[in-house]
Amino acid sequence: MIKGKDVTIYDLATELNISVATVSRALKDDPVVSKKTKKRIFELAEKRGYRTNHYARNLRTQETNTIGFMIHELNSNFANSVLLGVEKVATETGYDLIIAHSSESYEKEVANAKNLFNKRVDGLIASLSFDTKSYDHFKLFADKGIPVVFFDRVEKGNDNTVVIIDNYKCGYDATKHLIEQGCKRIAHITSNLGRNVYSERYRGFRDALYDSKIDLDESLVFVDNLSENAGIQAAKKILRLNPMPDAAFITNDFVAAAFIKTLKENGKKVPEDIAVVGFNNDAIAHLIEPSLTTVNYPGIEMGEIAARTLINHLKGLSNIHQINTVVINSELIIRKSSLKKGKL
Amino acid sequence: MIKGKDVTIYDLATELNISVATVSRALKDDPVVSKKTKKRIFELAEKRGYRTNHYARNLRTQETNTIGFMIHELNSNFANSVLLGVEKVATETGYDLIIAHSSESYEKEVANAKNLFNKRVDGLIASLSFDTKSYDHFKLFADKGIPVVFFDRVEKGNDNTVVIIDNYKCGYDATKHLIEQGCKRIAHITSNLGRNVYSERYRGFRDALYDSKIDLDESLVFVDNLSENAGIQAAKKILRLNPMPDAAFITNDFVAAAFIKTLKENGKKVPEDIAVVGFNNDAIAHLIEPSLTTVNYPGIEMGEIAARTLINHLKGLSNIHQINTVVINSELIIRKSSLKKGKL
DNA sequence: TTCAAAAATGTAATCGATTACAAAAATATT
DNA sequence: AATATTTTTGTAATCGATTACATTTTTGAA
Repeated sequence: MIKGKDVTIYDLATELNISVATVSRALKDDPVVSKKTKKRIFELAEKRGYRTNHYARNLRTQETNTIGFMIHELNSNFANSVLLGVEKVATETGYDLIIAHSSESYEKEVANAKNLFNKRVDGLIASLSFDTKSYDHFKLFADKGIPVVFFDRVEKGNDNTVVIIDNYKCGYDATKHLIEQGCKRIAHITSNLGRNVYSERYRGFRDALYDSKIDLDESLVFVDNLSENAGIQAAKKILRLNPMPDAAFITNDFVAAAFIKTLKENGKKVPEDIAVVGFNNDAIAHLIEPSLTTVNYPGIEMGEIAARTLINHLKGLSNIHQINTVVINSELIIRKSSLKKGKL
Repeated sequence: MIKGKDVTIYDLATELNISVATVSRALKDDPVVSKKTKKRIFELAEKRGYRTNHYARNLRTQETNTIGFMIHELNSNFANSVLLGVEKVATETGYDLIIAHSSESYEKEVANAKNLFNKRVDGLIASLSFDTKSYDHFKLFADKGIPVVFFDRVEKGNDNTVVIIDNYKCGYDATKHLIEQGCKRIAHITSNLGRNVYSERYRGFRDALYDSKIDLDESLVFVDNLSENAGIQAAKKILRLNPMPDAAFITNDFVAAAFIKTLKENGKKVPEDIAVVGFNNDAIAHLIEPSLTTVNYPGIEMGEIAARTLINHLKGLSNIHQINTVVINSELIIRKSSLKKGKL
């Protein structure tokens, strides 16, 4: 093959002395075209290195075969896992993916939504940014009938399709586990309680305490931004408390790792002095010392399911408007950081 | 706005009673259109919610404004950093990104190349898979004059543009550092020596030993797949050696973390019994105990530079064929895992 | 005022595939 | 053999933007 013009269906039609309509149909494997003609066309297409011009096709059909993926950030294990899952399904089903991340900024999220809208994605998979307050930027899609699936960080209380884990249950189970280990003063290090994921985990935390007749001490709830530094700062604050909490439920493994590291540097022992449960089951969880009890958060599955739900809708195999919520399984993985009683 | 047909330049032209040519030119901010007319057009476009149909434009201009990103995997910190950098530049310059990862499989890499070629990317950014042996799949691009920039894992010895770090120097410096700490029997845990990144680091390792008049013991070079399990297995093998090596230079932080963990579980002390240097400066490096000496590997910059080089070429601002190699700064970050002499 | 040059706008072909509708060819029915 | 059906193929409009070339309008110099 040499630099130069691409082969089009016109070239094929001319060479075979048939019409472009027949070529077009054959290439789509339309049953209306006779086997014999199809064979000739496929062979020549192969021989000439024909490739579909998606731009011409999409212009004509008004479908882009592209889905947008909006995520709050791209540098965590979780975010990547979801992307991996979405990418897998998109590839399998022949969809392209346009990825946009907002770095947790509401303004960027709005800009990304506009951009994806202008790029005419057929559908959207989205997780909200840290401080997203308004959802007007998704109205564009709704108005044009472009389906949107939210995952993880979702907009509550309307009829969007959402793919989530049971954050309430995770929070409840994690806290209950700590209580069962004999902990009574449990700190909670988390993030923006306006976001469903954190508010639900907090509710679970609170209810688990309540059910065990432990009073909730609001001063042990730390709301920050889930950076490593947040873990260090929280540890420093806790070190100053007297008595110190005997456990911490932290909604992020990296924060938990930094938290534990800081405590250890200050002579505290985990889990003896303070038991810790993280969240996400990042790879780091089983590599630090002590290994970290955490909640397994199946990003890949979440991505796969979100993508499959969206694409099935696009292909007319199911209707997204009939699906409100998909809850993915998640589980507490118990490791050393929380085992005061030394089991395991 | 209501569901329904999109606004086109024809609609705008009709409503303003001017020609589509003028509308088209105005929207591109062509200086040939008078200010007055432009203003009217922009205002109406805004009012009617006009959005460019990229498919029509690309069909006509034969440019897709899309670049392909081929990477060997997507679940490491490094891969993500590069993606982040590429994404940043692509977004800034108005390019779309199609991402394809091969899971380290040569076959998938070939399929991905074909797919991106068929999607008619304007250019390509690529890192090779683990076992890629042939480069024929990149010929497609060369033949059509589609520019390709390789990064990190690159094809050696031809005239492609590559963006890399100085792997030789990194290997040399890491090893020299261990020697300076008094180590004499240094193990090297790495991967496929057919890949430039590993062969170069190995060369640096070897030369550093040579320059310090230490004989290279080939039995201390472990080639595996850089999985966590590889780290565990290497540790087990090393534990059986007598005498044990007094240091290990490992070309991946996760492997190093698993390696250290296994050693500690078997009663060995790091760095006292064995000093360890990793590679990549993944977040895990400073969170494990002891914190890990490693080579900082600036993924984001690598991505940014690769993207900028490619896009500048596409925009005619520079010529990729004049650039052969871009070497990014990298550096050894010394932490506790290698400090036998207890400095720092 | 007249005319040349410059500025602004318009006409119409083009990119490559899809598809409604029309027409021809192949096959079946009487 | 004549006609009806079914199968296969063809014609031509269409999607929405770009742009070479043509035309009109404006500006300014003589």
